[in-house]
This record gives sequence, structure tokens and C-alpha cells, in this order.
Amino acid sequence: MTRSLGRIPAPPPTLADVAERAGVSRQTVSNAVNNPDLLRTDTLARVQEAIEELGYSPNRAARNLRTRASHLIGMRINPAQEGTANATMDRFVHSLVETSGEAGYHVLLFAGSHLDPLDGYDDLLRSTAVDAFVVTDTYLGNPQAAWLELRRAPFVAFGRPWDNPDATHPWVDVDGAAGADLATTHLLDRGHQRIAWIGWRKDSRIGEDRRSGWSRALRSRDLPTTGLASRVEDTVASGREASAVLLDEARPSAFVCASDTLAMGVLHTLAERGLAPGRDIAVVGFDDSQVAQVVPPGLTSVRQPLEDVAVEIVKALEGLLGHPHRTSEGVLLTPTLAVRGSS
Amino acid sequence: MTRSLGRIPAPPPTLADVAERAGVSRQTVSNAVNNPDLLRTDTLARVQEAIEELGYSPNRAARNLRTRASHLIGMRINPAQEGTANATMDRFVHSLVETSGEAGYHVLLFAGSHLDPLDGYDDLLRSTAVDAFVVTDTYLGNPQAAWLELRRAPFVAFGRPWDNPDATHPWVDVDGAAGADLATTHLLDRGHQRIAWIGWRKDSRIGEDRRSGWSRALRSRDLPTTGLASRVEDTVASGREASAVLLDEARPSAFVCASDTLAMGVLHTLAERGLAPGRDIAVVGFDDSQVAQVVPPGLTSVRQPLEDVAVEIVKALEGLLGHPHRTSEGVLLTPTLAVRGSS
DNA sequence: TGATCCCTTTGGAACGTTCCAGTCCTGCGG
DNA sequence: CCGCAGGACTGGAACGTTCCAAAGGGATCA
Repeated sequence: MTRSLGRIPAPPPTLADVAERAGVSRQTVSNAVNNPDLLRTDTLARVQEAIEELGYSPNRAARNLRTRASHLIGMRINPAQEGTANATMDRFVHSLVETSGEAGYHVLLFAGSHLDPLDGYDDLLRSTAVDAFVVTDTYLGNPQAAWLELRRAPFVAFGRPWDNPDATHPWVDVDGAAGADLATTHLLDRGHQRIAWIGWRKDSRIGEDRRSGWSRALRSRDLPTTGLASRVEDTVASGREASAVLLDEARPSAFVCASDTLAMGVLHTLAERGLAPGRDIAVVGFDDSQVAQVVPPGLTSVRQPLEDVAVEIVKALEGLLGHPHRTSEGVLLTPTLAVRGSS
Repeated sequence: MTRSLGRIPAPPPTLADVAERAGVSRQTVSNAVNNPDLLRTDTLARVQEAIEELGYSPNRAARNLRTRASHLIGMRINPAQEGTANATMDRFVHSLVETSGEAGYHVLLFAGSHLDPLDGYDDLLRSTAVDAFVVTDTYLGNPQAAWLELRRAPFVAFGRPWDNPDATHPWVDVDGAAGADLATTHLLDRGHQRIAWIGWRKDSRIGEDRRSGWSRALRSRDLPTTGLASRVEDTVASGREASAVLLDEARPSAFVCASDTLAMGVLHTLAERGLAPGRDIAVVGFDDSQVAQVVPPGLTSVRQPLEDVAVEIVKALEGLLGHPHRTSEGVLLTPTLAVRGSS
């Protein structure tokens, strides 16, 4: 093996190199890559052979400069926080990377200041570093979406524009109410009558949406909801406290929670009281995190179809980048239930 | 608010626009951005004002083309798999994004075929889409590292080059043996004498490294290890079975596991037998995943300093990209122990 | 035979930046 | 008074691609 020490690696071949080798012009090589059907078949074969031999791949920077497109999708990830919320986003990022990769796009991740929800977007946008954004966490009052819309920047939101009925951007979301309904109905079918809800504070749109699925399911069987609901912070400690109070005061036989984090809190309370989840008290969580999958005896949980979300988002992005002024409808997907030992 | 419907958004301002507005040449604006100390202070101020007014940001594609650098770091993420292994990588990605962002780099994620560990690298490299790679999962026999090294592509590995003592690339890793030692010593200090190990199959270098920390700690106190170790797949089910067998045959009072996944398996066994983790049997996991943090009563776990790993990796990258032919040493970091209810 | 059309291929220009080799100007020493 | 050095700024060229207008060469038709 020859390994010339310290030698500067040869620069990658360019269009011109391929053209010379194949005995055609630059433009013909470019066409061979981008519009193969413009070439005569024998010319195409000759060019492709030269491309193969030289290991040619179009220089991205040059292509980006000329076409004013980067084939990059920007997504901001948020500082780590307690609980299982991050895990859902991480799962989504995986799906997004795979799906957009198949569509010829790469995902560029960036971080932003904890304080400024817009930090990072502006620079990437003005320097035309990305073609579009995927915006998450639309529940924060959604300043990114409004800001991006104002700048006419292409983006797709994972999450409904809760606070902005005039929003015209495409979005994809998961039907939280349907998920909670699914979970509650599952418990009803197992014979439970008193099913408690532990959810997030009232100002969380997502939390209220999920909660509505719980109450809808109970009311559809003429069962009461009064005294059976609690709204707290999304932490294990809050879930533990809330479930302890509910057990004492409302005597439920099952819990439906707005997150796996809260459901873990319930499991803490059960463990403290020597109650067995699934046998003595049923528990259902939300998001189907790793935690739900591995905690004994398995936590039944509502699973968001994040793979499908990614597919729909990439579809919307392709539409957006192909037809710049198309107004896209929102897409609402239905979650499923992963049933485990806790119910 | 004026909002001209359907109008094509104005193209972003260029160097020339700024130059005209400030009454200087393109090059002077370029210098104002990249080498401010070359300008007279009054000129600099005038240019900066023009930049501000126009909202100018250098076009990335043009800059990349000219400087042959993209300020992007490529990282391949692997298809989701069972267990908590992914969670660690996700945590690392977060840290990497934040750290590299501070150094002026963005992270480009890409997926590759499940079958071909090299899939994706080649194209990004030849098209000069990224400046460097961060390679993870070096335990697979590490074909990426060897391949990249052969191509003289800049990269830093998260993980030691176990199989290749000749490797000259920079790497950063966490001392797994020290972590397991830490965990075991912690249990010894709490009075445990018979401490079992549940780890991975013998062909896992990482697994054997961690295991060596356990046996080292026991031997340093002249305690036996015979019959106390088990090597299995990294799944909850395997952990459960292994711990059941060990409890019956070796009667340990504590378990140290090579992963939180395996530790959760132990918790399953304990739950089945009515044993309380932490009170009846102590359990320590590895990786400090979400699971460890929220499962009752809290799982003591070895925590990898991933934030520090990211910092060291970015340092190495900067060195690599600044001085192309520097041979960098490896960096080995020491993990910490997150003590919780299970011990 | 010449005009017309279409298919294939071509060369120049442009995308927006930075590199490079200057030019201009001011101040200083001889 | 002249020559020279060095600081501040400039204009052309180049990075590698795609767009665009046009040229070459058959084939078809009058």
C-alpha cells in the first residue's frame, strides 16, 4: 500500500475533469448527472463510465450557489430538560433524518439560546444555509412560526398552530385527544369504571387536548369525571403527588396520564404503597418512551406515529419547495396504543 | 403591515449591495466581516452600519465554494434499536450540537443502510458537503475509521480504536473500566460482599472493558468473582433471565450491569420475586438513561460525561481542521456515579 | 437542392464569495 | 526635494456548478 506521507490529498475531480476524460463538454456531463434523458445513450454511457472511474460527485457548494438551494433542512433542538419529552423528539429526529434522506435532503441541527426561541433561525435563513425549517414545540405560543411566516421562509410545523387560526403554513400533528380516548376506552373495556386523569397545567394546549379525549371517552359511557382529574407540572414528583392525592380522595382503579413521566410518578406511588401496577391499579402513559418499554411490568402507553409524522412533513416540505406559494392543509395523524403489563 | 400577496420575496443582500451602500469595494466589506482589523476604524463603522441596515449575512454556498469548507460536521445516526443504547447517543448529539455551534460548526445528520456501515460517508466526502465526521459505534470492528483514514478524511471518533493499534486519528472515549470500578466500589463501601456482574457477550470490547473494572474492584479487596458473572445480549429479557439464574446459584446481594437495559432486567426479576431494589438487593446500571432517572425507586447508574466528550471532540476537530497533518492523541474521560434508591 | 425542424451538444455567463496582486496615499529619512 | 516603506483600499480572477442561447448535424419535406 502506497501511503505518501504528508502529501496533500488530491483535490476531488470536477466536472471539467470528467468532461475531458469522456471527450465531451462540461455541460454534457452536467446533463448526464441531472437530465440523463437529454443525452444519446452511447454518450451517456461514456460519461457515466468516466464519472465512475474518477469517482466524481458534484461539488455541493458550487451547486448550491448556482441553484440557490442547499438541500438542507434546519431543525432546532432544545436544551435537555427533565422527563421523557426529549426522548420523543429524539425519536422524531431519527425518523426525520431517515425520511428526508430518502428524499435527497439532509438534516442540519442547531441549538439556540434557552431564552430566545428565535435564536439561530435568522442567521441560517439569511445566509441561505438551509432550504427550509422543521419547527417543533409549537405550544410555546409559537413565535417561531409567526416569525418565519412573516419572513416568507419555508417551514413545516410539527404541531398545530393552536394560537393562530390564520396560519397558512403546513403542519403535521398527532391527535392527542384520540390518543387519550384510545387509552381510556382500553381501560373501560377491561372493566374499569373510575379512571383518573393526570395531565398538565391548563395553559398547555396539548395537555387540554389530550385531557378532552379522556373526558370524552368517559362521558360516552355516562361515567362521571368529577374529582378524577389533576393538572400538574410534567415531572415524576408531580405525578407521584397527584396520584397519591387522587388515590386517597377519589379511589380510582386506573390512571391515564398525559405523559410517561407522569405515569412513572404514579408507579412510584404504587410502589410506595405496595400496590402492583396492572394487577391492583392500571396505569397508562403517553408517548411510549423507552421508559414505558422497559419498566416492570411494562407501561401501557399511547404511541405517536412519529415515522408517519416524518413522512408527512417531508411530503409537505417537498410541496413547499416545489411550489413556493402553495397553501398546504394541516395533517392530523392518529396514535396507537402499546399495551403492556401495567393495564 | 404591508404584505404584498404572492410577491416573490426579495433576494438577500450581497456583498456588492453592502459595498455600494457604504461607498467601498466588495473586498473591503469582505474584510470588514473576516478581518476587521485591516480597516480604518471609521471605514469599519460605516461598513458595519450598512451591514446592519441591509441585514446582510454572507452567502454560505459562495463562501463554501471559495474557501473549500462548509463548517458542517457530519454524523451518521443508526437505525433505532431496542434498549437504552440509542438514548446515550441522542444525549451525545445534543451536546455535540451545542458545543460545535459555539465553535461555529453545525451538525449534519445522515442515515445509512442498516447493512452497510459505510453508506452515506462516501457521497458527503466527495461532494465536500462536510468538513469532517464524528464517528461513533467504533466497536463494530470500526470499518468507518479505517476507511476514512485511508481516504485521509478528517474525523474524530467517539470510542477507542480497539482493533487498530496503528490508528493515528484523534479519538475521545469514556473509561468504562473506571465506571464499573466506581459502581462496584460504591457497593463495597455500602457493605456488599457478593456483587454480581451482568455484561455483554465476550466479543464486545466495551463490555469486556467495563467488566474489568468490576473484577478489578473486587480483587482489590480480595473478594472472589467466580460464578458471579454473566455475559448476555443487551436486552431486558436477557438481564431478567441472567439475574434470576445468578440469584438462585450465587446468592449475590448486589448487581452491577453493563447497561441500564440489563439493570432493568434485574428490576424485573426483583419485582417478580417481591424483592425491593435498594432494600433487599442493590442494583447499579450503566449510562444514566432517562429510565434510570425515573424508575422507582431510582436506579443508581454510571454516567458518561457526554458534555465533556463533545467538548473534547470539538477541540480535536478544530485542531484537525486547522493543522491538517497533526497527529492527535486520544482522550480518555472518567465517568461519574449517579446514586439513587436502587443502592 | 434547399428550407425547416428536432435532437444533441456546446461555450460563455452567472451565482456570491475570497484570494491575489496591485494602486493610491501619507509620512519619514536622507 | 526625492525615494521609499507601509497602511488602506481596490479590481480582476477564481472556486465548480447550472442557466441560457446558440451551433452543428441529420432527417424530413417541398
